[in-house]
Amino acid sequence: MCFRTKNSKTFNQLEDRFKARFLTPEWYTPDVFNAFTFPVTPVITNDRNDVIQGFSWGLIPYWAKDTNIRKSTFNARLETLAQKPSFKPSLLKRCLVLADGFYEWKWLDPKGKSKQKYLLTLPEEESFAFAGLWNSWTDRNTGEILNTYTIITTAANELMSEIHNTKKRMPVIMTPKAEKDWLSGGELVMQNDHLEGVVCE
DNA sequence: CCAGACGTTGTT
DNA sequence: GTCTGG
DNA sequence: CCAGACGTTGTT
DNA sequence: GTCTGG
Repeated sequence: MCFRTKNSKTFNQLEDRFKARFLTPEWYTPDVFNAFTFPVTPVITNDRNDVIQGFSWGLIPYWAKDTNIRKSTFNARLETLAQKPSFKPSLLKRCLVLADGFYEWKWLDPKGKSKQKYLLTLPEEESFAFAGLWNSWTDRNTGEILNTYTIITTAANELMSEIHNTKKRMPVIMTPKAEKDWLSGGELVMQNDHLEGVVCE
């Protein structure tokens, strides 16, 4: 599903758009992030919404004994969030995952032998936020603290059903008003209707 | 009741 | 820590 | 939660 | 039908 995101904005552009500051901007450079490498990417959390922090993709619940669970917590299904032991402790630990694009692969045949890569963006590659949840995990051996997040997914809309045609899922996209509501503990309002899909090379 | 899971959907 | 499959 | 048990205690 | 072991 949503395993690869794109951040093309500079840290100054992110600060202006999201009305928040990097404490230390040097860790961030615009890039494409692959979930399977657990990249540190820019997020804004509910408890410090004036700051852009670097959290690692792949949520680890605080109770985990090790980090193995991460490989399956890149995404969290919106429909079942409240029932899952891994996400329940994070229901009010909300975050914005800052981005301006993500990638999906359309299967061109029933077996997926041939695939077409698509980049999904808003018009003009405007910045947006994925709806996310976060948690802090302490390594019992080293005492190291790891801040991690997951991206919430929902049923694919019409466009995404065409592109992500095997799983019919898509990440929850938010624009400014919904971002505030989400961070402050309110309802999740998604703005998934303005996405555009562009075929990649 | 307890042991074992706890999660989602690709290998770009 | 809490849920669930057996 | 469900499958499987669900009972007692000699010898002539 | 209800209890209980797994």
